[in-house]
Amino acid sequence: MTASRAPKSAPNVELTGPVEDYLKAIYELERSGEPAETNAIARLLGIAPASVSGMIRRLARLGLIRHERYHGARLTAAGRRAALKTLRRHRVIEAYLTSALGYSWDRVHDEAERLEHAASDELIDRMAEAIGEPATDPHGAPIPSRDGTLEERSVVKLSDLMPGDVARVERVSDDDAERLRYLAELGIVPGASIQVIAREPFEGPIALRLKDTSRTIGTGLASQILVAPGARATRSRSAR
Amino acid sequence: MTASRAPKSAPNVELTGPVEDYLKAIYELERSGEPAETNAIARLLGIAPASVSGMIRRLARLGLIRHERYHGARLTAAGRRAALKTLRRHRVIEAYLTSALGYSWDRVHDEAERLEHAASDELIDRMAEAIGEPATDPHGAPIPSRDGTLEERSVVKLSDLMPGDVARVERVSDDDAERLRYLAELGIVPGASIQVIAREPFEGPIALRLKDTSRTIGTGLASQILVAPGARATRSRSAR
DNA sequence: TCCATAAGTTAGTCATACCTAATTTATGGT
DNA sequence: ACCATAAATTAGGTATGACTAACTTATGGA
Repeated sequence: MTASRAPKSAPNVELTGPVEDYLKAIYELERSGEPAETNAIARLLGIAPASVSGMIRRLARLGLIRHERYHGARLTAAGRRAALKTLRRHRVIEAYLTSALGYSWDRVHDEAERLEHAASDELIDRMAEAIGEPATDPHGAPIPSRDGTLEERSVVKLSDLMPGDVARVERVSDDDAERLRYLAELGIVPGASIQVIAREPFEGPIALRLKDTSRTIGTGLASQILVAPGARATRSRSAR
Repeated sequence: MTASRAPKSAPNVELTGPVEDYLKAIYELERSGEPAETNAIARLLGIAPASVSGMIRRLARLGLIRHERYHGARLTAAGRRAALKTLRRHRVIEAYLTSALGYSWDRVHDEAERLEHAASDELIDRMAEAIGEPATDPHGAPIPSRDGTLEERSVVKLSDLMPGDVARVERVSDDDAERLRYLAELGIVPGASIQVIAREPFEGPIALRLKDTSRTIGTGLASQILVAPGARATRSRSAR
């Protein structure tokens, strides 16, 4: 089912950097199940909503997304393939920079953001091989395979856990260097075990037990931390 | 003498990829001593001369070149600085790809051509450090230092040598993969010793003695090979 | 049911960087 | 001194991808 029809969904046309960025953003937003909304894409990419409208038309014309006016965008198979390819580049580069060149995890995102549009498939594969084909990037995000498949592990937001719940940190957002430095200081890194001690209502602070210490963080920060639930876990959505 | 006057010669403004490519091309062409001509730049970059005229106006406005209409372009100090920075990126990347990731010397140019516009200074410095701060790239081209200085070694074209001359291969052109594969096959790589056995008039073939073998190459190819003259060397320009 | 507000789109503009076609300038040979 | 030719430039056009301002559509609360 590859390159069967010529007219639609270009199989190997070079995409521009901005197009790859849009596809990544739409992929990210679509993970919730809902189509990616114009304003959400604009916010994520830091551009004006009007600019997104224009690009959405272009992406639809290229067969990379489906789009119903006023009702958001969804990736097509071709669009998803391109998004996963870019995600793989991004995450392999992040992993390589930390493993092979001594970067700290808070400095790799910006570098990868630029290199992901310039690196060839061969370079990415060589990088991945050189560091032992890691399954995730330094922030715990899974790396799509060479052939474009990705199994997203089932995770919940730390902010959705209830007091008593135990969990393992799976993944943290990678796009804010300062946040990453703070999390590292707290010991909230992929693989760390945590337990929710208490949480205050109305988006209040969440008290956590870490390996040796106890810390309290805000709900906003906790929603950027994805965990694999352990004992007495709950996936209740009513925790607001 | 850094960032003294604000109005001219922007010290740290981000340059676009194409601008960096033009500066590299002008730097290369200016090595002959003559200003870089519009048509020569166009040929080197594979674009139309009319496009070069437009860009030359922009580069002059940016304070990166001086330009007298109909009389070619010369880099300013700021332009030369930017060109050397890009050259450093290009050559460090080429060296890193061969030393650290197993690339062959004929495959690094295209990759570097794209990465050089995306890599940060920090990345370049880390790459250089990781492979022991090499003085040249895999094709023998000198790598500008961190602070933007470059000593070009004194070299002559292999095509300028006369029969009997002995020389050491210093550097070969890096931009044609097929040529590089052929040169590797011949054993014409930086560091190799060669002696000119004979040469035919009117741009005729040049007979060479290499380590164990003898080979004959054309003048066109020989002009892409720079050598450090040894015994009985001549720098006669009349060798045409 | 209506309508205020939020979300999305259109219209019009700009900068970059390329193109082809037409024109202008420079230069060397007679 | 002239002029044919090569080199360079200008004129006008295209695509990408961003912007602001103005307008349209969708939606939920009274």
